[in-house]
Amino acid sequence: MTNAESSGSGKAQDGHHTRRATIADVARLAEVSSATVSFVINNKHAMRISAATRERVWAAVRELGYRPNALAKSLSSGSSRFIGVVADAIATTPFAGQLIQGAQDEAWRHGYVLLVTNTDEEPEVEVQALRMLLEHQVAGILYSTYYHREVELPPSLGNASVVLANCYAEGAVAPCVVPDEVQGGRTATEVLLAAGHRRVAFVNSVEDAPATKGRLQGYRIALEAAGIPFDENLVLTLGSHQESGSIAGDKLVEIEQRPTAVFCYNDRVAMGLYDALRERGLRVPTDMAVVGFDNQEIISGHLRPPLTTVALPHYEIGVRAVQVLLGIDTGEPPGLLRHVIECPIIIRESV
Amino acid sequence: MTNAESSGSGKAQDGHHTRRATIADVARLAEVSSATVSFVINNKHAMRISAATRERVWAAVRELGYRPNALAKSLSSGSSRFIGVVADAIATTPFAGQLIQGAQDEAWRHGYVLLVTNTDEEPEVEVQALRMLLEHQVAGILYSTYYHREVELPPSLGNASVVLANCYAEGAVAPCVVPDEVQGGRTATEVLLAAGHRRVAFVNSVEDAPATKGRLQGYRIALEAAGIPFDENLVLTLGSHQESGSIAGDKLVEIEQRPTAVFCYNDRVAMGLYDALRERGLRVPTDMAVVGFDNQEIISGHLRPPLTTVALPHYEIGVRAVQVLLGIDTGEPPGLLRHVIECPIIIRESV
DNA sequence: CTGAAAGCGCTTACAG
DNA sequence: CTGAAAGCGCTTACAG
Repeated sequence: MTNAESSGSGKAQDGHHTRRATIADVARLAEVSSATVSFVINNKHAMRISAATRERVWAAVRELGYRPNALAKSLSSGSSRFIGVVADAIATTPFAGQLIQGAQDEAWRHGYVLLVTNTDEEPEVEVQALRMLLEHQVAGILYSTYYHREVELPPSLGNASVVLANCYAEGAVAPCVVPDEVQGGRTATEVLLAAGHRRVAFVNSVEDAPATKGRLQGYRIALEAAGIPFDENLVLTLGSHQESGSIAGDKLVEIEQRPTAVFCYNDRVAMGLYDALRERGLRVPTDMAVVGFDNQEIISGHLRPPLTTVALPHYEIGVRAVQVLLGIDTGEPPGLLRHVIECPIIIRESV
Repeated sequence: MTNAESSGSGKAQDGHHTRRATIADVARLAEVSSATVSFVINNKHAMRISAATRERVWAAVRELGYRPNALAKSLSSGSSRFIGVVADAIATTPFAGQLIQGAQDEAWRHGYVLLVTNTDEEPEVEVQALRMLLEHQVAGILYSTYYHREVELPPSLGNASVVLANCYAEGAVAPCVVPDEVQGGRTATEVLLAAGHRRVAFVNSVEDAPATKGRLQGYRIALEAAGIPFDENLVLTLGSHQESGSIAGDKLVEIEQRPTAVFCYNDRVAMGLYDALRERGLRVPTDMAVVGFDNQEIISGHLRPPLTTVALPHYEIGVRAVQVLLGIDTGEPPGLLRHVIECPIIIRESV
């Protein structure tokens, strides 16, 4: 601690340093032992405390404004109520936030709280984050990424129990929770097919990622199920940004027997595609139906017309990851290492 | 040696590493007292420990893979190393993530870690979050919002020391750290002025928020400094979404002596404005120069042409809020209640 | 230079 | 039904 810190907090706290009430204070006021207090506030049924005593304890708790010290509780019970989360990029998209929110909601249901760390994909920062998490006796760690990808588990994880959220590791040493890219791709394509389209293009990304492979696979499965032959000319493999969407628009329009619908790798590509189509006077969805992926609200909800898209289930991944970590029964086979979460379709007006 | 220690070591010597090494294990192996271990690993200069002893201790630490238990440390030292952050919306924008990242970076520099909670703007959830934070003995709380606004401090904060991040409270009971909306508005306007524009419109938002008032004030200050009379016809007061941007575009074009530049309340408005301009065949920046606000990367970085915009300093707000909380000397007057952070301009290609 | 001991605020067998 | 006491893993006066 630096001098600045101690003097700073000293300035804020000096003077009326009212000590917080402890369990001993409550016990004294209620005229019982601290053990009894512990039993009633923790609702231990095993110990049968008389209603009168119980009430005296609660009255004392209220009067003193007593709050249990969670740290002391962890120390003595030997079980901490912390779940550590390490995120690679908390500040670039709302995705990490969604995952964290899901994790928090589920953690709270079971009396756990989240210790959040952001590593910015820097190995040294990650090492520091892990050390800190471990020193705080976390019950387990959620190792998460902001886009679905493969990771290598850092050795400094030690033998902590960990679940991978939105990512996976080769050796499959730890359970992982990932989005169902295949189903997502299939659903996106099916929505287009259901609207009567037969020439459905897919603007894929060049990246080597589960998303590119999975969504393409889903696209093919949907076509096959509809009895439509796969036409490789209808699959464009470009980048994953707005710019690629524009390029895709340019190319799509040139294809003979122009497709009437496009499934875009993500919303940003769809955004660029909208631009290209508009420049040619083509309208969505009448001239070209479009489906996106990611449900980046700021894009998909506000394009004109609003974009029908497949959502990434970050919130649900956070929820499930905590369930897996805590060993909550979710009806799945126990010990399952790969948990796949459905990507729901968000219907708007582009189909 | 206490009973606990001997029974503990017995378990450890059984060969199953079920139990993590404690300071007592290190002491035993290094053949010193646990007090000595504590002194060397915490680098207490007051206690002059011989170099030889020091080395023996470190060797034992390495051999056992000892990690201090941060919870026990907090309990016995009486000072926790937690900073609680309560965020109202962690999952809708990347803003909360940016603030958290700044807070984390600064907190880590001083040995503190973040306990993050998301309240989703639900009062009951907030009460629960605060209770949990307090029970974990946080050193202080960062109360944050994802957009700059006034808040009411929840009573359940008790007498915890709190700093408001990206928000402020009426009574000014707690210090706050907020973006400099006035300077932001001024800077945005100055960029347009510097490019030679004299008819500069401002598309403001109807919301009753510090942003609407501050940016308008900054706009007026910039005009005045440039000797340009304020023309109320050039100020449009609309919504704050894409749709409003389109409407603004429609209106701007009708104004006689059409403005040649627009300062938009935010990037989403600018995005809608781009659409409206494009539909009329007008080009940015040749026919109309545009400046946004917020620097929502996904929009501003990818519009065509990329948008020059004013960034909200969420990261810096997080950093400063922690500094204020910990009483770190930042060169500002001590006890300052309102910390204003500059909003930097991000130059791209729309001016 | 270093150790013995008390204490932080809880929980939990163990008695009675 | 309830209390006395040991223990969780540290820190920190206090001695020597």
